Amino acid sequence: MTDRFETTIHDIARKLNISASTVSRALNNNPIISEATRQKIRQTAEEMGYRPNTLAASFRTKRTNTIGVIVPLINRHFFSSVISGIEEVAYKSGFTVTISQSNDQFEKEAKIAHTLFTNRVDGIIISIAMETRQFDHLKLFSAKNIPLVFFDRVVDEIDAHKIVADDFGGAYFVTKHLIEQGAKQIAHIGGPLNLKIYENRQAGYVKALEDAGIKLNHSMIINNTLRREEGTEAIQTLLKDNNTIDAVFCANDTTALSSIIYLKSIGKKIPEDILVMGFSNEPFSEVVTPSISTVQQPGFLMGQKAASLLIEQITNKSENHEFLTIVMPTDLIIRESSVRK
Amino acid sequence: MTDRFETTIHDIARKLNISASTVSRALNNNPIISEATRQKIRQTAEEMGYRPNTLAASFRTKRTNTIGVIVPLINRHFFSSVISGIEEVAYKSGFTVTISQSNDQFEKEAKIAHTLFTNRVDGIIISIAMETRQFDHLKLFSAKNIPLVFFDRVVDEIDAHKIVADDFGGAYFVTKHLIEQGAKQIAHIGGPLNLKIYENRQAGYVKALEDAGIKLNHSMIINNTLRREEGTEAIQTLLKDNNTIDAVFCANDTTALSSIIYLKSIGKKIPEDILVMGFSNEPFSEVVTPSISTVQQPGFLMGQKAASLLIEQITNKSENHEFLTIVMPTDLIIRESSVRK
DNA sequence: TTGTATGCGTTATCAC
DNA sequence: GTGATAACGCATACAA
Repeated sequence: MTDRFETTIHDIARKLNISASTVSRALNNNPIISEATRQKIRQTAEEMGYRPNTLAASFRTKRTNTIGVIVPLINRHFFSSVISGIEEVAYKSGFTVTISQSNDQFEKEAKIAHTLFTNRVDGIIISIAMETRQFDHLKLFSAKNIPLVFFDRVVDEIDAHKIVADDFGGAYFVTKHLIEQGAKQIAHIGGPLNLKIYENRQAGYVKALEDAGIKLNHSMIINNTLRREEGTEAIQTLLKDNNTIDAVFCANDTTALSSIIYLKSIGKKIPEDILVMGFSNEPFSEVVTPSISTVQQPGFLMGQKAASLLIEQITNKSENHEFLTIVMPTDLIIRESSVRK
Repeated sequence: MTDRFETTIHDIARKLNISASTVSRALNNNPIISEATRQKIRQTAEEMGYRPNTLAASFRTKRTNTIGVIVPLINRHFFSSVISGIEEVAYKSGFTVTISQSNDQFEKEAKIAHTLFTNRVDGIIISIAMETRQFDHLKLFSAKNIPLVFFDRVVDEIDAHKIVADDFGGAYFVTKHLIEQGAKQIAHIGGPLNLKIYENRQAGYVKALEDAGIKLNHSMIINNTLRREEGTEAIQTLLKDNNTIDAVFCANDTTALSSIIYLKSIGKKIPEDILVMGFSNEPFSEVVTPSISTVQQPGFLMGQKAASLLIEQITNKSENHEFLTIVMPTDLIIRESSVRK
């Protein structure tokens, strides 16, 4: 009910018999204003219950102090870690963060991008949807010089800062570990190869086999979108085609889990009969039986880095066109599912 | 580089030799404009690459078409389900959703609330932090007639629509189920009682015992903030004080899990020696061994309901001051951890 | 150090 | 059905 009456800088100015611009400057800590008047202004602003109209300010300055974040799913531990990292940095710099999820759908992603664009976010941070193979909705931003930072699932053909985990290295060491455990027939359940991260994970797997002198068998690789049921189907197919498989490297923990569940259901023992490893270290991986060996990505750090690079771009509209691709190290997490007893 | 030049309704008007107001009306589908001119305007707007300046519009109309959502953690399955429900409804109604997480900290929650307030969101949907016991930061919104909807962790002393799951009923049936499985000494690891949901879960437990003629033993109830380590500590204490316990009802799945892990570590078998049940149906509960019996809350539906109630309030600034508290039904999910073999 | 004047792009209120 | 005009609250270029 105490509605309708918002005090403005003009109200404050009138009350103090000074000009609105002085009030504006004081409230924005413009050093040109004397300490005395600044104090006075801040105090009466407080007394009058003044709250700045960010809408008016944004409209005037063309800056919203808002960062848009688009992720496939906020529900995944990795993505929510990244978001937390982004939030931390953004808050400290006075930016608001708008989070949206594409549900891995191209349509939704494109719609979100347009909305953020129309809402004039100052910049966006994105990990693209599995379905996304076409990037006009993102080129919008480059076209208007709105900074864009990719993380995790990056797009080659757009110039921008990119933060990725060392997918290649992680996958390489996973495979190497499996080989060291005595595995000879290592299968791979991989993601869609239009996404660089899955391409890299697969490449790491291939390279490790190569380095160990193990011949690559293409029938031991299956690519899908790594959902739970797809993991079950994939492991079934793999076993049918190659019943000598003694290890499986899955490109995420979800398919590692469904593989384990299926393998257990047909009487295979893990790790005794087949070693299994995943990727991403989802929370469940630690607590299932057997616990799942996996690769930890530094999500929080990646988020922090992405946000600070973005904010730097927003703040210094520097014509510094050197775009970085930062590869963050991953950690191998060895648990029960990959250690031969 | 194609920066700086944004076409405005004035540019369109000039090109068409009509007035800006006509353009504005046409673009907003004001029915008063003739179909012919509307067509013409829309087309040239398209051709000129016009994008509406929502900032200016929001500034003018004092409506941002933005809904703020504050949750403790986006990382929890329940909360991300609610968020998805909110998003779905909001998008359909043309609202943008800004999501923030309080990390269950009062300070962070208050800061977020102020930011949303200053950013003039049209309404907010919130589930409060565990630490929150004081509500000035939320009363701000009521004071300015900004609609507010609570879900899950609601606040009694603020009048608003509230969407909750049937915590009492869920807990009642959990306890009843444990009793039916033959349990006589049922312990409870509960949440902080300043939160209504945990009070209700505890009340459901108490009522079920009472209805079954089992005397309540206060030393079999421990309240904490339900983090993993706290679950471990709680079950330890419970066993020390009452070594005849044959079942534990935990107010969330996290503590159910840590209880199970601890119990297994000291050689207790579940469900043979002790039955365990949780609450919320986290994804891991289905896949751990033993799988955890729990209560499913309709998160997505709760989100949809919360959003539609909020949007209704925003749209009809109706002076209809009947605030609803909607209790959504929960489902008992029986798995291995609670079924005596 | 402070004040004056102006305009950001849109919508709302009149008038025609 | 359309047009002219004012106003939203703020930040800034310029003047003093």
